[in-house]
Amino acid sequence: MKSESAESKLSERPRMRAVPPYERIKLYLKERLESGHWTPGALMPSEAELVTQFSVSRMTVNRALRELQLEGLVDRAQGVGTFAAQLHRVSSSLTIRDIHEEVLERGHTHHATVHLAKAETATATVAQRLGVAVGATVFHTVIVHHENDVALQCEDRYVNPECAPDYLSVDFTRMTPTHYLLDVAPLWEARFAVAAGLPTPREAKLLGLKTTDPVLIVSRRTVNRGVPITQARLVHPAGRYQIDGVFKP
Amino acid sequence: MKSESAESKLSERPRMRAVPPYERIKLYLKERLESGHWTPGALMPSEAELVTQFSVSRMTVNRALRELQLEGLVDRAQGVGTFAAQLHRVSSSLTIRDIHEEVLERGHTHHATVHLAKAETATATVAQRLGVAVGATVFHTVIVHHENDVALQCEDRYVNPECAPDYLSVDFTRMTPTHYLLDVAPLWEARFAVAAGLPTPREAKLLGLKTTDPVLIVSRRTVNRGVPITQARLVHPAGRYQIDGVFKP
DNA sequence: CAGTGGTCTAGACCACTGA
DNA sequence: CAGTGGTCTAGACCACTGA
Repeated sequence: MKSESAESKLSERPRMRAVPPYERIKLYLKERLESGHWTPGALMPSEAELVTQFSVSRMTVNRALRELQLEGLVDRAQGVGTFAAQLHRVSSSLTIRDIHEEVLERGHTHHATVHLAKAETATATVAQRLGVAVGATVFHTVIVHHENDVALQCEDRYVNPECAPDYLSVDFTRMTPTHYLLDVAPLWEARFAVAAGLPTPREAKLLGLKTTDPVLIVSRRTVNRGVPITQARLVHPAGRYQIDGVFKP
Repeated sequence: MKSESAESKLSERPRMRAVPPYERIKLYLKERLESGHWTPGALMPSEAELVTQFSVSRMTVNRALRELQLEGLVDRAQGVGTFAAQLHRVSSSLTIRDIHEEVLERGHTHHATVHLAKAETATATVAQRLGVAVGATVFHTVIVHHENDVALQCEDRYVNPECAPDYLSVDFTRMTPTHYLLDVAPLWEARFAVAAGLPTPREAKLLGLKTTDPVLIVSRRTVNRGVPITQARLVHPAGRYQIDGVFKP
């Protein structure tokens, strides 16, 4: 171990911090997991064994194993041991971005047209989704987002006025509802569903589609501290939009 | 701290482990972030300050802050401090599951019909996706998955024979390709795209649809240690399937 | 009972940033 | 320079599981 670190200091460029021990232990275990040395469910070395093997303190080994557990690579059980994780459920990471930022990042121009922005009385469906009384006032906006002047998304959104009383005074040609609501309610929780379907006649017209053209629909409901903030239906022409994701173990 | 823990032991039910200090510090910081006490970019207390405030050692505070950093709630910079994170990119967690497990979990029955399972020579497109030579042998399966005898997914899949030489000998009415491939190649990385579209005539026939019925299409490409394993096109009737996800800060 | 992981302590040395 | 976070040590006490 000591000769190794002396050697690596010579071969590394200055200012390049050496890989810390907990990271090296993680890499070692990841490699052996990847090579199939421990098949799913197999018992892996205990903390004590790794302490001896790497000549480090238990806290360092514990950090390595705890992080592998957070990454879903190992399962740990007090009093039992550490096991190679079953990887039969594949949970992927998917990014749903503010459409303005997304379009700009592709080097394209974004602009939005506002087709509706007003206060309405809540129907039963909307009231239930936003957790308000039927007939209560809610804000309703319909905005079409364009990428390089091509309609990319029709955003039909209801907002709980209690969470964003000034919502209707925002200039949505300059700031997207998503961006504004993130400013108003900094931390929140969202549930969403992605589905295929057909546009409503109005959506078809706004997006320049026929009502028989397939669309990708993202429905999103956002909650802050248990209080529903907003419900959105985001409709995208099938050929012009897809959601990309990566899964890494 | 000592009187607090004695008190909590009395009020808690036996076997209920007390919330450990690092968790209590995380909860405290999360609450204040949620309440807007620190707006995005704001300087948060240093480790030393939290050590004093909570009467714990620095390692405990460090763990709390490190985990908040991993969760994306704070940004930390050596020599500078800890800051409330900018939450303007919303990355959601989305689970793509083995369809067999997914259907069973809903309490329904799953069965698969195999419509094609053979070795083929790779076309240019397939060769490029699987990283093999044009004309090399690849495995090709077309399987329809049913939930309670209703067609739910048409799975059109190419497999690199080097990664799964016995692929064609698997009984896919008993084990899904996804499940088998996870056994063969325990750790892997996947990229996927979710889009809406129309089925091919063959897919329409297999799923009992018209070619004008919209479908939800998941394309997935899986790589193990840099070697492409498999490429799949998963086609779902629009009304029968959606992908759900949650975003939690 | 011996072995496991969960957590904490009270120190330490270091690299880094900004005044 | 004082203050920050990044990391490690060598111990400790505990709850838990299975023989």
